[in-house]
Amino acid sequence: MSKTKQEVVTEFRCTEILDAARKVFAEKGFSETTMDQVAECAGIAKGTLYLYFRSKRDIYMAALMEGIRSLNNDSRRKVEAAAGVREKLCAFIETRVGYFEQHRDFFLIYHSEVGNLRFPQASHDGQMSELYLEQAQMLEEVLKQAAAAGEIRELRPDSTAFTVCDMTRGVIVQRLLGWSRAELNDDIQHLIGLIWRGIAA
Amino acid sequence: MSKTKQEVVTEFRCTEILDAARKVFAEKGFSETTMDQVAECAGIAKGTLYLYFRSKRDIYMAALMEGIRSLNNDSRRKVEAAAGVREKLCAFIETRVGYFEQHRDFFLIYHSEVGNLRFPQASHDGQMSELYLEQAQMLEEVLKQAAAAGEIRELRPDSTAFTVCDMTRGVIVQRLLGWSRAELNDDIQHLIGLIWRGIAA
DNA sequence: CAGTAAAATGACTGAGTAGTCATTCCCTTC
DNA sequence: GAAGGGAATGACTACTCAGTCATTTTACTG
Repeated sequence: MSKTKQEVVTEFRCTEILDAARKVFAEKGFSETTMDQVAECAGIAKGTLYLYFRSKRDIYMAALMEGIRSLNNDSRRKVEAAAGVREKLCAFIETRVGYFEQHRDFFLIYHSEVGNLRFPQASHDGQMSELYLEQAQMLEEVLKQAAAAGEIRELRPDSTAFTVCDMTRGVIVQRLLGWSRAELNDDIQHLIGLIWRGIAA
Repeated sequence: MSKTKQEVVTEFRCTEILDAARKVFAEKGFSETTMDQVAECAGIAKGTLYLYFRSKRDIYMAALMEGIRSLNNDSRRKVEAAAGVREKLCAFIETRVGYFEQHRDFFLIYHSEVGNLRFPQASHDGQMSELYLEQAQMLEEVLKQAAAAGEIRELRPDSTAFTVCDMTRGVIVQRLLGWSRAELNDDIQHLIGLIWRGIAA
């Protein structure tokens, strides 16, 4: 009972810290962010951060990984729920673009980490790559089955899957940097149109 | 005469420094690289770096910008030289993928900086965004003219241009991270196939 | 409402490093 | 080959900041 309560408090503190962390890391990047800033943003003292997390990198990775897991779960659920291939593809893109739009702080961290995928040490022994690959592979499966069923043409599903992920991320970047003034839905539909013609049988 | 000689020496030193900088920055990223490492890699003392560049960031940006300018020039020349729309598109992609493959150190810096485009202060007042946009706009022009001539379907040329840039970059990432074992040319042709069907009339 | 334990605090420390500058080196010139 | 001057050096400084821990605050209990 009291254990449960303690767990709730701990979870609350962690969430609080990770939310603050996402905000400041998104704004300044990993290196330019200080623990004092994270603490201030979370409304707690610096020492308290170390009661819940081992190090600065730990907080950063936790904020990143939690976001990716949540995103991947959403994506998987929506893709599985969708009926046809085109619908699955739409679900994948719409879910991800939507999620990124809703969690811009997370997206900024995610995006900058994609730029650092080559540093396994910085990414917690490649956990980041793993989760990144996970999504691409889910999409790859969809493409493979679609190709087998003749719904799309024969192409390299692995490379195509990565490319679709890149394009999806690119749309958000365009929007966040103010390079697109279209409605979110127009951007999404434009992208899907491009991809579908690209892969259709 | 002696002036010219001095200029040659200075240029040589700068090149030497920027090459070393690209190597170490590509390996460790900006923050994790020390000036001592750059100096050691260039085979000179740390103090010497400051005879040719104002600061660490200066060296980094110089290494980055020089690469982008060179890449953009190559791209423009090849695109202008190409005859039809499809050829121009191919020229764009082939040139860039080729350049990145030839200059992997530069690519890694470039790629990680794309992940930081949102920090204008870190990117020399947005020079980076400027050069990034420059290329996308060149491609946009090609797409606009092609659409006007009916060679490709009507779509948003701005968004499409960005997307093509993203896909091109994505191919290199796949290769550098060992996610593609195909021949370079197969990767390029696969990508062009995808794009061309996506935009063809 | 005292007593106790757990949680929170923030001043402090030690490591790391960007940038400086007094000194040394080397090349040119006469 | 000596003098002069510009280029190179690297020990040093000044500063930042992640992480610690002695002290204080809060929360619970009987």
